[in-house]
Amino acid sequence: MVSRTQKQTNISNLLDQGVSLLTDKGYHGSGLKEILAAVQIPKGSFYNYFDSKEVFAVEVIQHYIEPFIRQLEAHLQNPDLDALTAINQYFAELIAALEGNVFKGGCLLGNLMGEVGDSDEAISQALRVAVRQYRDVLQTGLSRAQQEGTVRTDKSAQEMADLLVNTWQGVLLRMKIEQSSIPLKQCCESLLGEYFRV
Amino acid sequence: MVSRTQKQTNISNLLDQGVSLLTDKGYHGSGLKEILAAVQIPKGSFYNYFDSKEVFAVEVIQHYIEPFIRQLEAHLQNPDLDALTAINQYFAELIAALEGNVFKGGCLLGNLMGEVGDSDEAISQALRVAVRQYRDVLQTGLSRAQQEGTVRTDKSAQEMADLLVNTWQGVLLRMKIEQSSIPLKQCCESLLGEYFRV
DNA sequence: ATTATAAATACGACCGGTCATCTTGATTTT
DNA sequence: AAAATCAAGATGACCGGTCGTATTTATAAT
Repeated sequence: MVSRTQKQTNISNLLDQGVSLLTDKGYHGSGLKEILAAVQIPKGSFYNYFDSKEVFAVEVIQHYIEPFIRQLEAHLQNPDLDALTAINQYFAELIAALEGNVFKGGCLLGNLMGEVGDSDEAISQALRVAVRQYRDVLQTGLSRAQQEGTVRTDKSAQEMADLLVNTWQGVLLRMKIEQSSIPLKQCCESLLGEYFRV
Repeated sequence: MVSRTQKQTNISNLLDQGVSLLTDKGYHGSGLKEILAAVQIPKGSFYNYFDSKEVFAVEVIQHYIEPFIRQLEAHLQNPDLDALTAINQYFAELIAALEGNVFKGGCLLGNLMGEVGDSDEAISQALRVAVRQYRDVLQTGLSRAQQEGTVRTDKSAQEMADLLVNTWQGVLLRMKIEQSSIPLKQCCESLLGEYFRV
């Protein structure tokens, strides 16, 4: 037997490859053929696993955001760190990863928001869900930072989390064309290091 | 005679249509056929005017940003307004326009940065030039606002202009999936209304 | 001024290749 | 044996781009 979970393995590989290809080349720029060739899966199998490219993209989006949320939560659950320090460390890791990736790709969510965020309803909804999930985790962290007295309390944690998420998306775009991490660092320093502080 | 400047008219129409189509459907999502059909121009003519779709996109980018720069400069040159008020009014107009457009499209620069900003060198360069031109105008305005005493001077005008441009790109993405102008307004209130102020 | 020549532009049929999707037959599972 | 699952190729629409040619405009020669 080829293992009872071959299907699950295939799907998992497709989603992994989908994340990296969709991030790099966008929705319309990524062909099924290329994705399938990378994972060595026949075209027919793909349409057994997913109803369409659109549905595939939706699942790729969910698959994409989970590790980021887990990583951020891991920092926030570190008992040695106050919440603001945890968030700062998390973003420092993101920046290091992007530098290691020579500023290629950026964020799948941001890229797809720009490309099809207002033209494909299913993808738009998946993006909305993912962004809000991510925002909620940041909001929880900022809220704790407020209780810990490191972050101002005259602005709501949600408003700050939204601004941070949105600005982060913007600086990721800027990073791509400047091939530089300076925008990323300025974002963190300005918001986390100054504007949000008490 | 069909007018001696038919070629110029055609090119101008193509660029106008290119702005709206590329903004709405992205680079890979916009087909030449659709652009040509909209302006009633044969494909052969297109390739007389432009060497390639890529070159066309580069010219579309330059064509796109000019009105925004002129509009912002017009506000800044209004002798009745201090610079910060002029910038605020400019963004208020942008928000009104986006609301009137039911949050469709967003910014061509941001959309293309995400889609091909790290994969197409010619387009990337055109985007870099356009974004910096735009940033420079904002920087000039913020610099005057510093002299006028309405904006803090412990941060450089360029750094603030960059943060504003980048955050604006991010909130435009968020706007698209939330179908709401709230992110836009929060961006202006937070940065122009609070963080940048003395 | 008129003609001859050249250069530029207009035009759409057409190219190879790629797209997302469907159909069909093989294989596996029950 | 029946049903579900899967693999592989077929399908036609569409992609960006090229081609030869028709037409117009500009230049040169008489």
